[in-house]
Amino acid sequence: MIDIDTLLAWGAAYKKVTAGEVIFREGSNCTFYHQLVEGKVRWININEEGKEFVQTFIEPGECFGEFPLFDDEPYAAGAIADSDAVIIRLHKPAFHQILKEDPALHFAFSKMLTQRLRFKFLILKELANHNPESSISTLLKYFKEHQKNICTKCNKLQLTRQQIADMTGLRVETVIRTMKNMQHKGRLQISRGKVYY
Amino acid sequence: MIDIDTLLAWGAAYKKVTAGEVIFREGSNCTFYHQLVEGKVRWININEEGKEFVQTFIEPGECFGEFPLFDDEPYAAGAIADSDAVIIRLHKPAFHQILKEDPALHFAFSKMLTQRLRFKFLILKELANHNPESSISTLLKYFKEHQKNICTKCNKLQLTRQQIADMTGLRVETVIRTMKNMQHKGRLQISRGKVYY
DNA sequence: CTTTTTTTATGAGTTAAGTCATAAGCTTAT
DNA sequence: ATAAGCTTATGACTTAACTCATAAAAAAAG
Repeated sequence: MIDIDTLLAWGAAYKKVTAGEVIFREGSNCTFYHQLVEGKVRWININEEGKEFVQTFIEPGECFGEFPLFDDEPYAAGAIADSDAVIIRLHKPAFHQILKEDPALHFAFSKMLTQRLRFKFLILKELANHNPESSISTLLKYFKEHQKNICTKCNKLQLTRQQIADMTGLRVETVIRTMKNMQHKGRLQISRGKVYY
Repeated sequence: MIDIDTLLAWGAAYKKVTAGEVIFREGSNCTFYHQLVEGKVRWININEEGKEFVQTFIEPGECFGEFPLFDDEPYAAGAIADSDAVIIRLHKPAFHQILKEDPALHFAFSKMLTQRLRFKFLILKELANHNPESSISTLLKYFKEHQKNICTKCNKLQLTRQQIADMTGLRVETVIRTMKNMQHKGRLQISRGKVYY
């Protein structure tokens, strides 16, 4: 999101995390702007039974945990390293200063926020609709678009059935069965378990 | 959200709409910043079977349909006057200019966006959890907080069971039954159909 | 103060997703 | 190359929300 050189110039520091490591917890307070440099992060809520709901998978270049930077409330979801990863962190006041001094960057930031809201609107509408097929295909469509920004040569989906389940509140079995069914109807091209597009 | 005098100074105009009137449609393009002055607006998606999913009810002072102002994509949801209402509209370029000239206002706008995202995170987590009681109580809790900003003397919930159903993707009957059950467990105070808090 | 409309209420039956158990197919590591 | 672990696959059973139907209660309109 923000240029790494700019972040470094403002005193940001790199931090290495290993797969499974908690970066911050839901409900805790925030002092940093976080941006992913390398690896993968999942931004999650955990329910009473310990089941994870994945709000988003974060890819390199994206920021995460940004709500408290604006409204001073605790984190709405926790962040966990989904793989070994490198993040870059900047202190909150410096982040505010950057936005203040660069209106174009602030606008880009607002644009990113609205795009995240857009995705939430989309997925929420689908979940409320209680139709696994349409939830899954909306998610796949989004990831197809999203993946283009990260890996231009990717032609197959980088999500497992379990990850799809974790982002839609469905069970793995339901996702597997629904996707099988979509394949039979010719709505998905699956080869050796992987979705191609 | 934005001061009405400021909006008028920048050439905004009032528009009256009657209950049920479409203000803008999901998927259409956007040329205005919209802010509600009086009445109530619902921001909705309609599924294949014609069932409405209410993303949010908009109260006076709030803006709506703001995503396309930043990313130039079509509206993610449509807006319908839930009652007779007065809205104020400002042309897109003027809106951009206001933000550019007033960094503090832009910051307040970003804060509003993150708060909306926060609510989406919250409700999405609940919907994915498939637990009507917790979906409903999360929604009620949110509205309790939210209502304080609009009507300080309100002591009862301004939402019908149908409206709760429309925001959670549940059926009216399920909402009624679940709320009855919550009352029996002493988790809700209901008197003559209305929820008090 | 009626009449009409909306909202809340409740029962009975259906259905689709969840649950649990088990196994086969791919990857990755030693 | 073999074992271990993750991912996909499939069947049988259960359950909780949906559906439909009907009615009482409350609010709004005339």
